[in-house]
Amino acid sequence: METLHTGDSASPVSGFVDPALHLPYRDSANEEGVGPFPPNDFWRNPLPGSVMTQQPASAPEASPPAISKDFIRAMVDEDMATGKYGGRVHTRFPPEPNGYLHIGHAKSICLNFGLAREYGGKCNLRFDDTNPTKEETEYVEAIKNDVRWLGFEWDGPERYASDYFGRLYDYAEALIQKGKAYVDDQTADEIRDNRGTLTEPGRASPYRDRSVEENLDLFRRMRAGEFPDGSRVLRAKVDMASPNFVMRDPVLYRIRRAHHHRTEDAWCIYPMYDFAHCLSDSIEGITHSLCTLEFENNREIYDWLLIQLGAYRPQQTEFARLNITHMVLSKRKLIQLVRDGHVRGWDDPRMPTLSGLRRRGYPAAAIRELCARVGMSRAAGTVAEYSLLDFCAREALNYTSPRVMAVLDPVKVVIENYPEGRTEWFEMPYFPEEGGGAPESWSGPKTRKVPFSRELYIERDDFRIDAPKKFFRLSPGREVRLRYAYFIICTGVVKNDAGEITEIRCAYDPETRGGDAPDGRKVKGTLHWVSAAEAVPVETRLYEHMFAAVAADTEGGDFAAGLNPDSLRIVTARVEPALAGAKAGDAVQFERLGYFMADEDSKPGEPVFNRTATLKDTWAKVERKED
RNA sequence: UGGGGUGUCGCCAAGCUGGUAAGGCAAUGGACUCUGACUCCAUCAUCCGAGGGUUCGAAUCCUUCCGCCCCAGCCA
Repeated sequence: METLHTGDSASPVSGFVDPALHLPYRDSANEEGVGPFPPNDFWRNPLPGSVMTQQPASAPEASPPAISKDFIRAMVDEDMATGKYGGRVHTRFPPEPNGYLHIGHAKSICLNFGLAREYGGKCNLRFDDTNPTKEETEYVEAIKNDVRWLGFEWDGPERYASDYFGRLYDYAEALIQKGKAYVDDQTADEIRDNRGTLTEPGRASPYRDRSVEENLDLFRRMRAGEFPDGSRVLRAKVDMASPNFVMRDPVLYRIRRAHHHRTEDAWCIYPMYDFAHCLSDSIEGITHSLCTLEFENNREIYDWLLIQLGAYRPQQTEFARLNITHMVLSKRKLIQLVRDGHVRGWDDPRMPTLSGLRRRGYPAAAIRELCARVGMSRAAGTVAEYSLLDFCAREALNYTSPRVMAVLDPVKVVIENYPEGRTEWFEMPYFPEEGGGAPESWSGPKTRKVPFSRELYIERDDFRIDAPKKFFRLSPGREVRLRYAYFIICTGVVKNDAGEITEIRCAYDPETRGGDAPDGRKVKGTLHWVSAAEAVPVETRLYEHMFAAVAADTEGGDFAAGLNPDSLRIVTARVEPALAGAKAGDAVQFERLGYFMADEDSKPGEPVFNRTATLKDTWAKVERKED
């Protein structure tokens, strides 16, 4: 039995061309004329077992759907049945371009774009850019990129609230004409002091009863830049005694001489959210304006303004935002993590941002699946478990990831009865047949060659001198299989002066070549391994949660104290030669270890891997119980 | 304290026109296994925040109470 193949026949991993795997790194998904959804998209080809496959089929005679509709879809059904909006569904995703999108936004994206898809409607992407001091073009581009990565495309060009500044201004004058808005000269402090408390009504501003003419004149002069910043505001004239604070004459416009990322210096007055949002929805002909629960109190002014102005009125509906254990989703805290250097940036693989999750290796399909499985409700403050995200990731990755071998924590194995200097090259499948073989999206090679020799590395965890009965791995006198190679039996160990194991001595059974014994004997354990001489050392980044299950309340600002110091662990893994050619974005399963994706820090021939998720580890549980 | 919401298995979540508690995750037991992975099978709320009431019958109706979330930015 001599060397079967030469080293140069080892297949490089350059065949990793699954478009889904590369999506994050190629902006081509939406430029190939494939329409709004990337090829092999989850929404067209849901994963087997996906909850999305359980959505009601178009054929209504089928048995009832396994998954009941959430309250929003039930409402839309009702509206479609009654023709409330002429049978239209038109939603919008309205981020403020003041930061990066995170997994919480994904829920809203999936809801708004998903609804439009399901009902044959439309969904706009609109940037809510009414506060020039916080918004930047950089975020606009990042948000567009993230939405597309998630697998959605908006209808028409992206919109901006700032596109409507002119019309919004006209609406404001109209409101003044109707006697429903006035210019208030009070200071911000005075306005606050006069707003009242939970139990006391507010007090009317001394300027509340100005004439329409005076208000119009003042408002026009506000726009013309005659008054300093903060000196006056336009307020709706609603009800200073309303139990809902939002209705106590909310500010509609403020004077703010700031450079706007789009309108630049054309305006010195800017509309507030309550004024701009309802009217932007109205202008765009939105039917269902979906937002998170904290805007519940704002629905009253949303409706009030549109009614006063006689404008088309969408239906605002609120839903609970997404929370996940071990994750922090508040913008303030995320900024702090970046600013204080606890992470490498907004796209650090530990960040809950879409760019971070993407870089970590979570497929967009997994994020969508998570949102679908979490569902919609109005129960605030509920927190989904991280394990569900991991489950969704494994579900998607299991289907698409080629299997390879890598050792994260190596210990040397010497096979005493194996000839020195000999190297065998075993051909191994990237997608074992038992697992269903390669997915259709896979266009790379089906196999690669892996070298085997006298000196190997196995995982340190896979060896025990004193092994409990349930330990199915290598220990003195016990036989195990080296995956696709040979059975070996441990004959001894070599220790250093400190008592650490430096070498495991073994004997192999040549009859078991390929991994099966002709005499039919079985082994309980199969180990992954790598040939010591040919293995390639590569930087591998192992991630753990940054926070305890529920991130401590951080209003004191010291939440950084609770950070897991081991959230990033960098190790030098020994990987099979074929993996040396991995390029950024290539996603694989290291057998028995987990799913990994080559990071964008990878260089030719020098990949860097991020661990996306571990495999489930039943042994770890067994072991814990035995302790 | 005023108003608006909300409370169903460890987690998410159906149920909401009263008829005797879906599903998923997690967990547990087992089968299978050249990944202790995947897959498969089984188990997992006599009870729906609590107390009253209506009813032959209530998680679903009425009532009282309790918990939690949001609102007093010229943020969104």
